[in-house]
Amino acid sequence: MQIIQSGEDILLRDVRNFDITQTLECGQCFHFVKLDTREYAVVAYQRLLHIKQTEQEVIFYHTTEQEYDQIWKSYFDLERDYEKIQQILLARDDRLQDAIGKMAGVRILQQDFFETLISFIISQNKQIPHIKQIVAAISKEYGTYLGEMNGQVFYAFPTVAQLSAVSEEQLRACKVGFRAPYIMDAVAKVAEGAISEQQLQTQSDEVCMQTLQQIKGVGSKVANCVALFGLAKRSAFPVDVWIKRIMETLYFDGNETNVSTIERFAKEHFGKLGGYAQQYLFYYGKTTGIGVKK
DNA sequence: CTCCAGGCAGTGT
DNA sequence: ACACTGCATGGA
Repeated sequence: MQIIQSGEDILLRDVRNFDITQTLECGQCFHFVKLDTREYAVVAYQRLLHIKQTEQEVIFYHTTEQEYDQIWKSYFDLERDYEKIQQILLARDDRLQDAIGKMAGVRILQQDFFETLISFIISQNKQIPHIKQIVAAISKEYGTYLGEMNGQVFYAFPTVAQLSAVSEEQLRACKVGFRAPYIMDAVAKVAEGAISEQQLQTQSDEVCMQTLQQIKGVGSKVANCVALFGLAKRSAFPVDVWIKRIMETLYFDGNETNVSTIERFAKEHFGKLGGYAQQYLFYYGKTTGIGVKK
């Protein structure tokens, strides 16, 4: 991969296994707006990014090399060898052939821990467009103004300090519904240090899951999403309704299988690469509607 | 109109 | 251990 400074922009050439549309639209993040084909406004780490992918290159508009190095390189996980990850997974399991073949451009984002925690608490029992609306509303009300792009105004997701000052009623005004007390509990635990990213990073996968689930509104699925997307624990394997259907179809002969059984199977079968397998399967299954009853 | 969504907590066996 | 239910809100 080549990194080129071109005027005020950063250009990447010869980037393999990266597709901006697949990476953003696969359901792992909620804070972005599509501007055009393969062109997006992305909000992360208190910054607003204008990014576009063409045949030959990825363009980070108005971005310094320092900002690329410090923020976006790791956010988009561009340093990692996904060729190798895909090869290992395929050698282990040819049932992943279609999913990896079609979704080879998905990269697992390294998102901010706190934003990921709150976002996936919101995600329960909601569709992705709704989650995006709520994240945008909370950011607009309580986050820092970042600027405008194509006539749209963008705000950062609020920091722990900013959300700490928000009441349950104010959250409800952002349409979070019954999740309001869950968010209050999560913010309180992070603010007072009962839950900290550092602590979670040092814990084993099992203990990390248990710690996260001390938060009201955080169960196995949300904890796995936070671990995978917000703590870079790539062994995490979130099992939601989609993955449940897909796994039952591909690995359990179409039989009804409970979530904990699927979790155990994934841990044993995919090991450290569970998170990658999960994303390929999730996005592929959702796109093709695999196992969905009509 | 009814049904359901990247689930979870609470309650009942 | 497991099954069942209510939950805010908005879109199909």
